[in-house]
Amino acid sequence: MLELRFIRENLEKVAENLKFRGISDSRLGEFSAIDEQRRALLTEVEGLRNRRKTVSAEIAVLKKNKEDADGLISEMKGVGERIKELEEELRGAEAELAEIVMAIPNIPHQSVPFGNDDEDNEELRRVGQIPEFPFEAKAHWQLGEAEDTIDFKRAAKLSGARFAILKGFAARLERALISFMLDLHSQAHGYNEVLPPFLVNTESMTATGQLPKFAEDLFKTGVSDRDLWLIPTAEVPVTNIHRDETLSEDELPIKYCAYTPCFRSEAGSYGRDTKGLIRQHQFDKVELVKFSRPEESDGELASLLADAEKVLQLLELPYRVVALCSGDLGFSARQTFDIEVWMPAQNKYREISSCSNFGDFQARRGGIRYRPKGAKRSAFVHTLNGSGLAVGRTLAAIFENYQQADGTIKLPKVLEPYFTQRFAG
RNA sequence: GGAGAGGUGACCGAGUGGCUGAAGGUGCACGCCUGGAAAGCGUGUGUGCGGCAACGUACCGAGGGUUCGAAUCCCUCCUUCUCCGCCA
Repeated sequence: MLELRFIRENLEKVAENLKFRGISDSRLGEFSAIDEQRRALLTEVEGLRNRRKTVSAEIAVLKKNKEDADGLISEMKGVGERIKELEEELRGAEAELAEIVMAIPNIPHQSVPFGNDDEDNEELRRVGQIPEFPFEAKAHWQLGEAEDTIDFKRAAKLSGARFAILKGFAARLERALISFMLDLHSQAHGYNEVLPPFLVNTESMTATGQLPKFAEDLFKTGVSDRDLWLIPTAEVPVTNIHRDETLSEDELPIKYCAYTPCFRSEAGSYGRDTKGLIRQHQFDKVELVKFSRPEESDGELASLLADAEKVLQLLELPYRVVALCSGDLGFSARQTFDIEVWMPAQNKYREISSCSNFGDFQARRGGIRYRPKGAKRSAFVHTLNGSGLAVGRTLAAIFENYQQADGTIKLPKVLEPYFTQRFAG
């Protein structure tokens, strides 16, 4: 959410921002009129409230002195009713304004390149050697189905399309990857490991920006009288840990890593990535979340990106890093770098991590503040997060990049400790 | 699920209809004191909205209601704790 005053004073800039992002359906044009109406109502209500307060004090004095106050009381009765009417109007104007403002995306960082969609993203670097196979590389779903380690057919029986059952080696690999990523980030990169709830309320979803605009991407829990949503990413519960809190400057930056399953409806992606693990309704992800001082958030984004890249470097998977262009940038983000891993069967790079700086956009929505040393008022922190990494896609990448001629999968060296035999059998 | 007790500022805690944006304490900031520190003393210390400002106004878990006037009374919901039951 942008600050009301900022929008009021920078209407042109906000409009340019919408254009820059390729958004055409905004109601920004209505902002000024409603904002003015709201302020006029507010002035009137506050004037009346002031009068009521003053007169009420007078009534108190009269009553104390056992003097007659009936005239004032009946006058104030009318004032009270008028206040109630105006408050109703005010609430209406505020709700309408909130609807407009909540639908305005964040202002991108100056360095974000202009573009329409992911075609226009800017490649920053390629890391690692693309493997060459003396045989035709198979897709991970072919490899999984051949060895019966990934079962899409039975998963469809249980839950429908876009679900998978991992079995044997694949299930174990998924679990190993989760442990490996959490160990790396918590032990080597200084993140505090947390395990949050997988269901959150509307307020939490609103703070991080999924609601009110993107409800169709989420799963609402079946029990309709409960205000709970399945999390689409650990970003939501973990960022909300500090919602409505004033943090002390000393504890910044705060760094959390978390494993959670993620649930996405994938509405509007019919026909895309229908095969394999790339686009599932439920997938595992290890997420990195930071709360930082505003002046340090650019640097924190760079180090967060490096922390995520480290996972691929250790797994020896080839990848590239791209800077998202204006048209591809997420609603709440002011800057995003995607990491894309090489998928041999598709002969292209596929997104495996998205690392973003949200500036104070989420912090303002969620009331996440800190008290700068020597400053009079508290200020909003900057929030950041990134996948470190999407586990299902990592597993798919390992399947494809580490496949052998016989259809089996070689284990990345760094994961060997996680496959140590502990029990006979 | 049943019975009871609570939710007040960064934190603890007083406050049961008006003089309470809120006593007192802790913490924090600044100043005095000190060779330096601690202790002590003094001053200050919430957020949002409107306003150039002075200032005004709202907020005592959330939302409604009663009243000239609500942190204080009533209703609904959320939540925490204790006991019982149930469960992993």
